[in-house]
Amino acid sequence: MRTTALISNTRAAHRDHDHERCRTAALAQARGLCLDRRVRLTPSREAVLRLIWDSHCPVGAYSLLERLEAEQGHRILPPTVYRALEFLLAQRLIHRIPSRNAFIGCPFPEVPHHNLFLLCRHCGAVAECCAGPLDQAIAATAARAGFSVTDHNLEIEGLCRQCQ
Amino acid sequence: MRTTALISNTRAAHRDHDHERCRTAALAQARGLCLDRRVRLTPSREAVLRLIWDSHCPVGAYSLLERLEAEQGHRILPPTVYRALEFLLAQRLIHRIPSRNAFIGCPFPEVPHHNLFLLCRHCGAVAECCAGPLDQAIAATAARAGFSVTDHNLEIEGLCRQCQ
DNA sequence: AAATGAAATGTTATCACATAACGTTTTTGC
DNA sequence: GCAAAAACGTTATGTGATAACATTTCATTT
Repeated sequence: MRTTALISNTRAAHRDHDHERCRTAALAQARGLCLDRRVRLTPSREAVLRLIWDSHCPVGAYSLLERLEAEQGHRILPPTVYRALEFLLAQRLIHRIPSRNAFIGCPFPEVPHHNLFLLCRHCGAVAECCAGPLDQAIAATAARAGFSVTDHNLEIEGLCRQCQ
Repeated sequence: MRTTALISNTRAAHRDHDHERCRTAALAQARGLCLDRRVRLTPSREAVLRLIWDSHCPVGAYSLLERLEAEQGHRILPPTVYRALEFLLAQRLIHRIPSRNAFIGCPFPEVPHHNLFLLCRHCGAVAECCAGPLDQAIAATAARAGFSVTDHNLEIEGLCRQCQ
């Protein structure tokens, strides 16, 4: 039996792994992507992205702010952080997780997709999936209610493989 | 071809209808449900629920606060509103929509279900669905990532039937 | 009906998240 | 080099939510 396509970073997010590779890869991909798109991954934007990729747990704007201050040794103000976040969101390098008021790195910034997160209640790590068939099932369900979908956000809560 | 079960209030939320009936029914059901459960639907709790059922659009806590003040003619403070909301959430008479920081009445308070909302970008009305098969598809997708689901929140954005 | 404990509400203060508005600096294209 | 655009700094404020503690109301027992 052939299973349908499911792109996911759960093997990294929800398992032991060499996280430094995750971060390095994400940053390298971000740099390339910004070059291609002729947009500027400035030092402060890259610093925020790097901090977000410190882990697979979503991180709040004010937490980023504090870490930036610690790193740079001077006061940082909220708009600085939010502007970087705004840029990274626009480039789809990160996502905002509404239920957490927090941000997480996107592992597939070049693949257009809707939001689908697996949030572990125990360890806090969040994995992301691209599940075309599920997107279709969602669109089909909406269509039965006469609703045309432009976007969706699905947050699945539970326990990851390691925390079960 | 037989379609699978889909409980939804989209016919009310996303069509012209006699909304007074929606509200009356929701309040009557809430009263009965609280009687059954031996919990108290106090005047302030009922007032908040009634205000939430003023429409099918999600409403923020501070908007409720202002409307309560207008209604009761005296100052209301945030904890008053949040306590009522907390109670209504616990009884599953309302839901919180994370992406909106706002609350909406639940049309099926007695049916256990996960959150599945259809948010219209044009008119702002939100319909809710209970879609067992979709819940299963979500659980199955999560399972393929080794993830066990305890809850989920799905917010579908787009255009409702009337706004297309 | 008074006593009691639990539940609900009132009140003060503060925390957490996010953005508007405007000035300055840096970068980029000409 | 120059002008326009983009990015960044700074001040102030808007918006959503809760901690902590005092007081009142309610239900139950006696």
